[in-house]
Amino acid sequence: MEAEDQSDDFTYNSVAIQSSEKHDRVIIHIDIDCFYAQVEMILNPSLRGKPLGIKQKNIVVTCNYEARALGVEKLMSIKTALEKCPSLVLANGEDLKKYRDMSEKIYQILQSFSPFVEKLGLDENFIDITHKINKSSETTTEVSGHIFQNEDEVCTCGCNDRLKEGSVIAQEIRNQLKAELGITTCAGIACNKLLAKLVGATHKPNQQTTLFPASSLKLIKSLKHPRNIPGIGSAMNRKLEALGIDTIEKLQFTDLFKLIEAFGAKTANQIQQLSFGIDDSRVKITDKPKSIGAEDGFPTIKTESEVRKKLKCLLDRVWELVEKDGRRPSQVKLTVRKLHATNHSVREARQTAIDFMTGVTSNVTIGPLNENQEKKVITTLMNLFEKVVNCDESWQVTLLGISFSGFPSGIESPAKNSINKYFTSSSRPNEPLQPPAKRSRFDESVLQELPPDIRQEVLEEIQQLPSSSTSQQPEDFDCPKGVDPQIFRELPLEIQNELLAEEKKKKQILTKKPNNLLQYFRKV
DNA sequence: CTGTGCAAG
DNA sequence: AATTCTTGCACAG
Repeated sequence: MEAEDQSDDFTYNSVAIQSSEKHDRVIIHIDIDCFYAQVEMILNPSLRGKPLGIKQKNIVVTCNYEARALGVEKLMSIKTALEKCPSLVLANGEDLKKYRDMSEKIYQILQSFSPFVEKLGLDENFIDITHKINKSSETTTEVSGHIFQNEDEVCTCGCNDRLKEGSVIAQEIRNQLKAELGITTCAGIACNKLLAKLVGATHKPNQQTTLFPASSLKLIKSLKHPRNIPGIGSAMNRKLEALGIDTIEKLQFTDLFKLIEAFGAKTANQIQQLSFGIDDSRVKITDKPKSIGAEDGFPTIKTESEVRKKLKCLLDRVWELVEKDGRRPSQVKLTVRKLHATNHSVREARQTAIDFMTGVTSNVTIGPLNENQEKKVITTLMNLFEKVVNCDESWQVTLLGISFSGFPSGIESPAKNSINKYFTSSSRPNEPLQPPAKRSRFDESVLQELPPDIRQEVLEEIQQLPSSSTSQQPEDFDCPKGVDPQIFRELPLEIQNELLAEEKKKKQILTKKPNNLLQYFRKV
């Protein structure tokens, strides 16, 4: 009987794929309602009740619900927005400072519920609250908020009860955000990030929705088009359409080999999994940024002296952010968008090391750039610039950007991530560059409060971090011992790609016998 | 290590 | 699709 089960699992059908689905986490996705507009209304309450649009350059980047009711849409041009809605009030949203500040406050509150918070942009966060769920839930908690199309199908793994508890916690989180910051939010509660995000969007302003796994496929199929799956962007969508894949179902049942040819094994697997609502990616704790940059677009500039001027201006802006961050970068990158031939603009970037030590006294803190440093950076930048444009010929540049990176890692070698800060606390000035400005986003007290089993989880996270070069490596512990049901997917990606290569030139390889694995995976 | 491409909000 | 601007990750040479 075991043998029979195995052979079934070799086939690529929904059963085999779904068998890899797990419900062992409770993830909340929190999305601030029309974030910029809410911030503006909080800062200036007289705007409440009026249709409000936030403008950047020539467009309304977002607007409140009053404006939406009157026909204003996101990313609409100012002109048409005002035509549609002459009473529209506009606030300038080009300076992101106030939004960054609010985003940080939100993050702090979320962190008080769980250390596992991942920021997505300024207005979205994932929170893994699995560890806060009562293992022995005697209590028959009721769901707080909406349920997505409940079919009363109960999963034997007990996830429904955990999700119910999760919905109560989500409600608490949202209540606190409202009470302390005056901000309304939407939340989605589900077993993975994908589903949490999608289900949260099903009831829009100021509500929350829970998804029980029995309804996962309904939710994902309700998206209709693959492009609507987070993780599938415009480029992937083009390739999918070229393959004739324009529905979720087609993506689900397209031969994996076909997808691998187009996307490579990793992406192919990932998007097909996503099409079934499966997403094993972890909530990755948001740490300090890995790069800090700024860029500016403009009609067109043609001379080096104009470039130099723009760069100085940009450098001032970026350096302000770098100073606030407190860490010293070791790399600079210059981004250039140039107008090529007819209408077609192309972005290119060049990166190089920078040395701040020359002519600087303090090597502990960073402050404003002195004249020497500024000149040096600008020179470096201009050298990079000459790598992207041939200054003998004429050129047109429509965007310039500067980005700093290569910040010192949290601890000596490979683990440059967040969690270390639980352990490298206040008492250790051993870091080469200890910013006086800001302490880490994590209190070690948080860790100490954690029950022992949670600390265990934290330790597991640490294991996962140094392997950042090869990304996720989830759930090794409870993999079936004898035979794994998801054979192909679990194989190292190189092997998967190899299998594809084999198929292409199979005649040659077949003679090589020993690693002709392909036969095992062919459909019958 | 460097550069490109893709995705996200 | 790209508008705008910013960040992060995967991949390849």
